[in-house]
Amino acid sequence: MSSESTSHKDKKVISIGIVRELTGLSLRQIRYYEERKLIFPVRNEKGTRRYSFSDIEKLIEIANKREEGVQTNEIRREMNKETKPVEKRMLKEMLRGQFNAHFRNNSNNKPF
Amino acid sequence: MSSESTSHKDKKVISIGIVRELTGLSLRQIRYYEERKLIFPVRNEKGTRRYSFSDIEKLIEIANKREEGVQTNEIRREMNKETKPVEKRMLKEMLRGQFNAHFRNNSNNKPF
DNA sequence: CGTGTAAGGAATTCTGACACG
DNA sequence: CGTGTAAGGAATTCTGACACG
Repeated sequence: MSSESTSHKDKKVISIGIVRELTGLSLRQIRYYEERKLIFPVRNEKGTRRYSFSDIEKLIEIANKREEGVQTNEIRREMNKETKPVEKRMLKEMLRGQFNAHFRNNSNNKPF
Repeated sequence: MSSESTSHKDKKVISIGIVRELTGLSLRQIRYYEERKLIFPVRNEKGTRRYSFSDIEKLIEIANKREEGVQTNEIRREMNKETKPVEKRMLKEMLRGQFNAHFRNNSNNKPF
């Protein structure tokens, strides 16, 4: 009876055509932003790309930045700066040396 | 700034091939269950079906029922019995006679 | 640098139908 | 009733490349 905390936001199930519809970007742009390491779709057996809702949100952010004239290199730097909250907390914990303590007898951890 | 309360669970963005991967059902079965009014994918401009995560969960339920030998007709009846929470609340409101009050200054939606 | 486009091939999806049962 | 399959067509996706700038 476990409910996935990441919900469906990070499941890579959306094909590039739908991403185009949802973001308004061209296929060329979507693939190019992958080449520039801004997004990371997975591939299924046949090699076609699959995106998540998170990827789509990221692409919309990218599109906005690009409209402001920000280059892909700069966008990548900005995105790496904002580490996600969960990761931040994990990082802190590890630095505190409490990483092991936390997982010792608490196998069903609730991060929030 | 608004966060959708239905999250991404009901967004119809998944193609039938991915649904096959996620459910283990054949394309034939997935299309047939639609014909039997058990699921309701949307179509994009070109006519290809798009499913939501909810649809996938529904299909898994259907697959389980079918394995038990339950017929599609019976499955449909069972599913119609369990009305969803949101719909239940709307139903209550309508019965209370507050339906019109609720939509009074909001003429842009035509309920069914 | 970022994006468009034409090119050829491979994989996807669609519908209506026949089959079995 | 529920599902498989072959059939033909239309739409999708992929890659590498040339173009402009």
